[in-house]
Amino acid sequence: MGMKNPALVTVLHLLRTQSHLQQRFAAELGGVHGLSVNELLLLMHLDQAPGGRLRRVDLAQRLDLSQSSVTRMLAPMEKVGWVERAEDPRDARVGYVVLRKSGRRLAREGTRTLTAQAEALFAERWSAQELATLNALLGRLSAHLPGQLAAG
Amino acid sequence: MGMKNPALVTVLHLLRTQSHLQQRFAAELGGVHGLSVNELLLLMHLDQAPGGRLRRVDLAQRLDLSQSSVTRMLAPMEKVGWVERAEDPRDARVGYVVLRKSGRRLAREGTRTLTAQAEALFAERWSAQELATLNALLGRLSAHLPGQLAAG
DNA sequence: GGCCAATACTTGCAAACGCAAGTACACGGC
DNA sequence: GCCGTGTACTTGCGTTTGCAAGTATTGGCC
Repeated sequence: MGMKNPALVTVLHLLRTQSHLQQRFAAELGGVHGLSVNELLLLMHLDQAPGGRLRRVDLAQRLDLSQSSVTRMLAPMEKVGWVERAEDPRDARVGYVVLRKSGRRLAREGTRTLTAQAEALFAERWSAQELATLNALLGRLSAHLPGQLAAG
Repeated sequence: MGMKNPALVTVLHLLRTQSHLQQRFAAELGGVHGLSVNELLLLMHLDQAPGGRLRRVDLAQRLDLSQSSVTRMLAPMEKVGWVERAEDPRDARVGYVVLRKSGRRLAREGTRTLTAQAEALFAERWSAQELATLNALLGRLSAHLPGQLAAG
């Protein structure tokens, strides 16, 4: 077992942790609300946006997805009425996505179950202090990245 | 802007950070070696395994992938000779994956470029102390998960 | 020794995604 | 006021992935 670079090891931990968490959260969210993780994140971003509305490009950037993925994710969500389209009177290119009542409700409920999952993750063997430290360091790591969810 | 749960915020940072890093590393590794991140991780696991050999199930567990994904990832890698199959004399069900010389070389080279990327990530505004702390906390978070790469 | 549950792997199928090309529109320079 | 460049979005196509079903094999139990 060779000595490994600390930066490398950290990155490996990050990659592993994420793929595991992604699976756990997806299973729970799917089971309870029929939502994928990305769908919930999309709703959460809309919920936080002023007027519950956002352009598709901005959603893509915040979700770290391509524009085409956003387009395709939205189609079924419009169909079931979580979300609706709106035009921009000044620029006919843009299509706003606006959150409807049922979508807003889903966003809140989904956030609650995601929060519960997150808390369960840290419930054992983690002090509030340690969690805060991890939070701060991760926040720093992603600080210069575009489109994060408001933190407070 | 409601007060947000610290555990939730931490998890959101984790998800975002990962999806961003995944893309960066994928671009670099693909460009330099023609490897995907998962392919490199697979080679790295083999490189660390005694005899450079591992069962497919164990690879799947370590990579946090399904068995079918591992099966399909390996096909082209066998074709180009990074890896070869071996049978277990005691159990005809298992198919070992064994690393060949070119695969071992690729694993080492890929690890070097991934290490460089990882170091670049932390090069600015990160002290060795902070990196060590982040590393320890992430390590704890994934500690009870199966199949991590040996830490050195 | 025959049967049944569990294990290792493969394959068919569908979902989620990115890239590149296509369409529609905006905006600035001339 | 037209034209070229850039932006917002959509669509076609290929890749990666998981799930579920299928095959082969092992091992325990009677």
